[in-house]
Amino acid sequence: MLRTHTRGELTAANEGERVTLCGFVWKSRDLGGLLFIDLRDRYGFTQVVFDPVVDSVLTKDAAALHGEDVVEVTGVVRLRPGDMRREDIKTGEIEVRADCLRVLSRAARLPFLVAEEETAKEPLRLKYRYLDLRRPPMQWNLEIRHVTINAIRQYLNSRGFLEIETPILMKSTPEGARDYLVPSRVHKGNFYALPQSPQMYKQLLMVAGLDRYYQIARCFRDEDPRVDRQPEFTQLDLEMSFAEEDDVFEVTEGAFAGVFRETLGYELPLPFPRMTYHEAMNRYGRDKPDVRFGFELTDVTEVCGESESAVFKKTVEEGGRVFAVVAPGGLSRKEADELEKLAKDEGAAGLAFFKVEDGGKLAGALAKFFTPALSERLLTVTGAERGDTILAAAGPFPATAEVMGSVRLALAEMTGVQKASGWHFLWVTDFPLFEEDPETGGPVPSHHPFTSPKPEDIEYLETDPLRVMSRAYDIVLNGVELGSGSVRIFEPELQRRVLRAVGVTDEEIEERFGFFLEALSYGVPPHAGIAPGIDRLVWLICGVIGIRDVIAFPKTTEATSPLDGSPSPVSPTQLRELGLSLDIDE
RNA sequence: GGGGUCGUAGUUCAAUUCGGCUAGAGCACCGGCCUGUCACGCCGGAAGUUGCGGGUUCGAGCCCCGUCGACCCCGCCA
Repeated sequence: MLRTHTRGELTAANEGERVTLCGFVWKSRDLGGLLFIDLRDRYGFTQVVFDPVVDSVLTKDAAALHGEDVVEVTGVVRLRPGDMRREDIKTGEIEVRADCLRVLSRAARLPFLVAEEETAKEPLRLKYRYLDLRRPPMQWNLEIRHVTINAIRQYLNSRGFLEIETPILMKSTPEGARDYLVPSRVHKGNFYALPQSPQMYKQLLMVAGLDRYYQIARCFRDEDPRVDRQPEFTQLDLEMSFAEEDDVFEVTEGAFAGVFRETLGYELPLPFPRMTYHEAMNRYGRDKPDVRFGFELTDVTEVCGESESAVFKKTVEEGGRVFAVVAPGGLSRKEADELEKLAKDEGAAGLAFFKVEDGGKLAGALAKFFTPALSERLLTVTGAERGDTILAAAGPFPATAEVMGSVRLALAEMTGVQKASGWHFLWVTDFPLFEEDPETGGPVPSHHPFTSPKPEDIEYLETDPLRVMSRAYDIVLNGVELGSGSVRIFEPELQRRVLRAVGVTDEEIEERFGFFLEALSYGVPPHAGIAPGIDRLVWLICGVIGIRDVIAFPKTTEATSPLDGSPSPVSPTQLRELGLSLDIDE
């Protein structure tokens, strides 16, 4: 090694030692005589002093250094003069008096300043990611990521799990998200898909008797990226044989506890609380509720149904529901307009406002349809008080609850509610097996088609699929869905029935899932698993704006990489080898 | 695919309500001064096809149209 020590390592205890340091020039302060240079590496900073009285040529050379030059400095560690010590820096007590300087590599003029608090804008940061990653906060994020994954591995290894890799090139099964496809050269016209998750493989590992599997698995979904979503991302994929919900919960909680212990030194309270999907929707209008603050929804269907309002009466007669949320202290005109627009954009017919006046009297466009007794009941149910405004929307469930869930979040945002600090994990359980496809009206899996129905609901698979409940569960942290899992189907016939229920024909079942169904016919340990997203977990732990900040080389929201210019065209030769020709509109 | 915001010096940002004289400042860069700084300080300098293309106008960084890119949101994300 060129260096004897790293930055951040030297303290007063090293006084008098002759050391060699290597690193980047962070900042320099040229006082005309004395010259100070802060050297940076992954581990920290160290101040180096050049003194012209000791060596004027050396000091002159050092004065010509620029930020991000890579240098090797040799010198003697010494204590700083008494009043020059710094307590706020780890190495603030010492400095290295340089007697030798070697420039290993000069930095050209930088596209942006690395040693600057304010960051460059994201296009530049992504194009020059290797410079962006020199910034200590970014290195910190990646270190947290490493510690997180390491903690997960340590815990699962200790619990008898095997880490097993599964293929990146696999069969395309067009359920769920859009697949990334890879053309086959050997079998022209055929394609591999990149895994959206290793779902079937991990179940096959259970069939194989591997019993406890996990993988830090890269997954690919060809959908538009978001601040919390990347086309390729990393999941902790795990699966357990002879396991049920509680077993998966216990292992997941243990792994997360290890992560928070190692990264933040925080002891998570276990077990995590649980809430059913129905409770989450009714109280928060979300299947991933942020329970750090109130503004909970209330169900005012009954009260509103008894009012003379045609809108409410009709909704209730048609089996719809009415949900309310209270804005404490009322709303400004602007805020009310904003919330109404939000509700309409989210698909509500409208948003009703009831201002609570003196004596519990209601004001607002629909207030006249409420008798004093009914008004009284509305106040009791919602808990609203004088000066508050009650907001309500009517319509089908769960869509209306979701609208009011959005209103709740917006309301919390605009009133600047203090979200309680801390880490509020939550298991959400008892999901419906299917959701209604808004386009076809038919059922689609709400988790994935390998999720086991609740045994008591299996009889309704064909007759009333939307009432079938599943053994799926989500892990939620501070309102962010970290991952989903389920107890799986392990009987081939039940698997066929679920696939048929979501409209897969028998031929398609054989073609796409035949190998899998056959596997289920050779003796299968009942199994269950989960797949929490690593990027999102690290994102929340780091407290950064977006998921891109915890990924070394992320894609843009247009799914490109400014760094290497991908995706990019390929040569006609490459296409010919694959038997492909392009047919691009415009 | 749709909506929104943004694009000005290497970089981060300015540039009067409805368009008006030579497009400014911090950091970085170059030159000079400075021996205890740590956001060092002081003096001076260089640095611009205002993303690109078109239009309106006596005159456009600013208004209009198109286009490219980035970010945020909707759709999408089993």
